[in-house]
Amino acid sequence: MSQSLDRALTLLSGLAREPKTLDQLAEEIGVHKSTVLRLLRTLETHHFVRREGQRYYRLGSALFDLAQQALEDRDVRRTAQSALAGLNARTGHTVHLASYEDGEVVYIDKFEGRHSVRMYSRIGKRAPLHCTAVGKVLVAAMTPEKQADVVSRIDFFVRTPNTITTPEAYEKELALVADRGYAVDNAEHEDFIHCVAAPVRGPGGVVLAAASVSVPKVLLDYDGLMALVPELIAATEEASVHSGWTGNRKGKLE
Amino acid sequence: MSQSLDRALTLLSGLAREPKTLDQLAEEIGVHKSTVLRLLRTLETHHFVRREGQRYYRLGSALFDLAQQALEDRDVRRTAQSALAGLNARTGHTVHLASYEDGEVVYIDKFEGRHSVRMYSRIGKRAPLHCTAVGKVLVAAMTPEKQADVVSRIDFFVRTPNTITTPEAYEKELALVADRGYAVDNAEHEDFIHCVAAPVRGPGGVVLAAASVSVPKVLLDYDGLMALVPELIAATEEASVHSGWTGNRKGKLE
DNA sequence: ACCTCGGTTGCGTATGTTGCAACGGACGTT
DNA sequence: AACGTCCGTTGCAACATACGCAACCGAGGT
Repeated sequence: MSQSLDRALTLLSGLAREPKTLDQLAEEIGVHKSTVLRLLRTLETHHFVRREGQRYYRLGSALFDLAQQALEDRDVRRTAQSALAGLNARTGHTVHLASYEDGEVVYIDKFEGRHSVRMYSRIGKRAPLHCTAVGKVLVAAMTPEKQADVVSRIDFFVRTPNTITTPEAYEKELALVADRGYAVDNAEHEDFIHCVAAPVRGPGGVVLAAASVSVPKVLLDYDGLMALVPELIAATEEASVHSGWTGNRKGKLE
Repeated sequence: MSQSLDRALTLLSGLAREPKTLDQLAEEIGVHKSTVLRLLRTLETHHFVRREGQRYYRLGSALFDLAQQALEDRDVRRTAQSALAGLNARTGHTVHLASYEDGEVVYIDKFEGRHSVRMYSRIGKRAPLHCTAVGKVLVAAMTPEKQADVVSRIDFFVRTPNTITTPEAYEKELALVADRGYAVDNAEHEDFIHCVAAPVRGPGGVVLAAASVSVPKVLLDYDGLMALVPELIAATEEASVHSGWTGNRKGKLE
């Protein structure tokens, strides 16, 4: 582990929220300001941060640049785009595309809902596997060994009264998801929001990502949410075809 | 300057192009692979890189995350969005939104053209000030002192036969831009592409960013490009209003 | 079963990084 | 105008840290 690098990366996260001054940053990571200055200078020459005026530092353009390239890497994003945009347009609800990364879910695309009540999320944001619909879809699609390994590492912390809190209950849920071909998050992550998610497949049927529709409960009750499932499935199948999926239409995972 | 940080950031840029192995990376920055391993591990714990399989490293999701937040910072992006999307839809050409950063132009948003011949660019990409339409607009809008300082630092390297190569010619061009309220890049950056750009203003008339339309010469000759100017101006004025501009309609800069 | 290729580990050393303290410029105040 | 404060900046010496080395290990391929 590299200490200075570690500190520098922590600085970047700190700057994400808002521009800060040297001293603020120094205090935040508990080191002398001259140390921070040197780190910032290096970050600056690589355009990871930029100075605003003469006293504030904020994130720089290298971030956009790298992120954009990293996103382009993920082909699903491009191939699924039109199908998900359509789903978003038809339902008016927020649509997410997410993939599995290292014990968590990462949102790789988002289509904002049209309603005033919106859920807070963002491309690049991470979320837990055990209380999100996309998480369930992604884990359900893994091979049994991988799945067992991943599940064993999950911390089943409680987010809402509905959150699944035991590996046993989760595995039962996964079986259900695999069987039905879609997953539900019944306000298990956020109290006021529920979601449905389904897999986006690529060549050979492998699951590349999961797409979800998220709806505030005040807008649609549980039955209303379930009524969206056919539309969701239609969209994810369309996205799958664009992503190279040539399989049949039976909904099962694996 | 922090050596390890510097190396780590260089690694990230190296990974942007494509996933690489430890040895490749080590060779690229000329250090021992164990050093690279340690840096990567630190980057990994911060989600700046992720491992693909057991041998490839690629960029991680923290980049998306930070980049997204950094972009949200730039309010112009949000406020100008609809006007520029409209411009893009009406003309079918590529539209860019760019701001000045540290002696260069940075693209902060992009709307892809509908034609098969496209220009290569990307959000986060940087471009020179002296041979782009957006660069001219941004520099022309600076205060005389700042402008003089910035111009004095420009390296007028040649990109095409049309590239402006002297400070004198550039300053003359800037005066013209300020007077007309828009700038032209007559294939000064890329041989086959020409652009027009105009400022997006905020409260008090300050120039927040510049928007441009880029067109391959095979699609539209110079006169055709100039015919787009009114539409461009209409769009940037709409974007300006959304960004808090309350000024009048006279086109002059400053 | 061997070989190669790439990732991983432990260790001693030199080097890079750190904290300190003093400096200097920009503002704001009296 | 002169003073005081607030920050960013610099040079230096001490030390911790990150470095390269070399040996190890595990997976694939022949």
